[in-house]
Amino acid sequence: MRYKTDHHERSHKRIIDVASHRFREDGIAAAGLARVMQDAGLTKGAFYAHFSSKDALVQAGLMVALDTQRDHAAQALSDGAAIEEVIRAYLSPRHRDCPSNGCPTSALASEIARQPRKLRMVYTKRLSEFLQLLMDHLPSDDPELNRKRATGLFATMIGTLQLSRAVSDKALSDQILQDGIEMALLALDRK
Amino acid sequence: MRYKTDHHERSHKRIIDVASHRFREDGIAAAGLARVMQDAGLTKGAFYAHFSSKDALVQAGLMVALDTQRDHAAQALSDGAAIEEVIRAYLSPRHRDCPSNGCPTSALASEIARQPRKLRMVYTKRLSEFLQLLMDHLPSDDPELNRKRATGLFATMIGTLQLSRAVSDKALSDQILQDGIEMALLALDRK
DNA sequence: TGTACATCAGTGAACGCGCGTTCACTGATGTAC
DNA sequence: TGTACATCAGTGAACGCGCGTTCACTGATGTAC
Repeated sequence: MRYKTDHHERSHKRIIDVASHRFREDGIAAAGLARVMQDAGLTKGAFYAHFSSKDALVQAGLMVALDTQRDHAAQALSDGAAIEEVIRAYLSPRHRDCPSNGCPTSALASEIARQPRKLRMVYTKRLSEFLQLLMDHLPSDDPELNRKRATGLFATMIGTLQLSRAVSDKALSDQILQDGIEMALLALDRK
Repeated sequence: MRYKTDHHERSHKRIIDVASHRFREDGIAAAGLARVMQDAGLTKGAFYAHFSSKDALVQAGLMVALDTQRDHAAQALSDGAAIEEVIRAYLSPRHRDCPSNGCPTSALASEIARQPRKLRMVYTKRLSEFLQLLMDHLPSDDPELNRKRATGLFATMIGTLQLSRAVSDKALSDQILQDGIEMALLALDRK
């Protein structure tokens, strides 16, 4: 059946959107194309009319997730939120409990390290831009210090979120988030 | 063929050892039993004479890896090494470049979060013990502060190592490790 | 001491399944006359 | 305006493959007599 002119493009975006959530939910290796296509309202046979391989979808899905996360943070910060608020939202039970809508680095960092070089290059670019965004909102007057602190801060944030997701004890998980917030706030010290 | 009395036990341990490295190298989902058994010098048919399922091997392999890592850190600290040395060794290019011999939390954190509850309970216990070890070597006189700092410190360490492994640019990766060390050292401030 | 047997760790073929991928086909719509 | 045709997004069956898992069998060794 021939559809409206933008039908292909809309399907394409829907597949990427579904995939970006599925990868964060199940992990890249454990996520199957059949499930992604089904959730996008299509059959798996249609996949290769949209992407040349699973790797291509992984790259597209990860990019969208990264851009969404960056836009979200940028929006909050440009709305006048202090970076402390961004940290607290990142290290919240809400974010911990919904990886599929959350930060792709937290959900997939160790798997990204095992992906093909091309994807890691794309990831590296996005990460650098995000760290730039973070450092522009750190309080020190020393740009070099802010750069270091932004990197350390983000590392603390993803490490904390992952630990809080890995443990089975809810009280400990909540405690980890709290401790991570305090650790993260150390990066905001003017020196 | 009937072997020496401890042959079964030795094979068992060899399978676990191989698996603990393979999981860290490839990820849990992506690691296959056939490869593990082959690396252990056996055929895949022998697997179920040793374990009831892949899940059981995952648990055994992860436990061994966690214990090894803890023993390694404990040994260094009891040999009089400052915790700063442990941090620097953890956030070294050497550790970054060899995940299969390194910290299982760094290699597998996001995947552990997706494992069955039983495994996560085992993991939680080991993690708590490791954090206890860390906090006992922090410099503050306030135990509660040390507990918080130990958690934040470890989160920073695993987050930093994962970021350094994910990026494709070596210079950036080295920089991330350096920045992570500085961030981690903030946790050693007496207050 | 020598022989027959019991043991059991390990073998290797086979199971069903879901994976990523391919491809001949369908059929609703836009276009040409 | 009505009809024939071209387009092409999507369908669904099929491919080979490796997965986790099962099981009848092998054969070297320890034990019993």
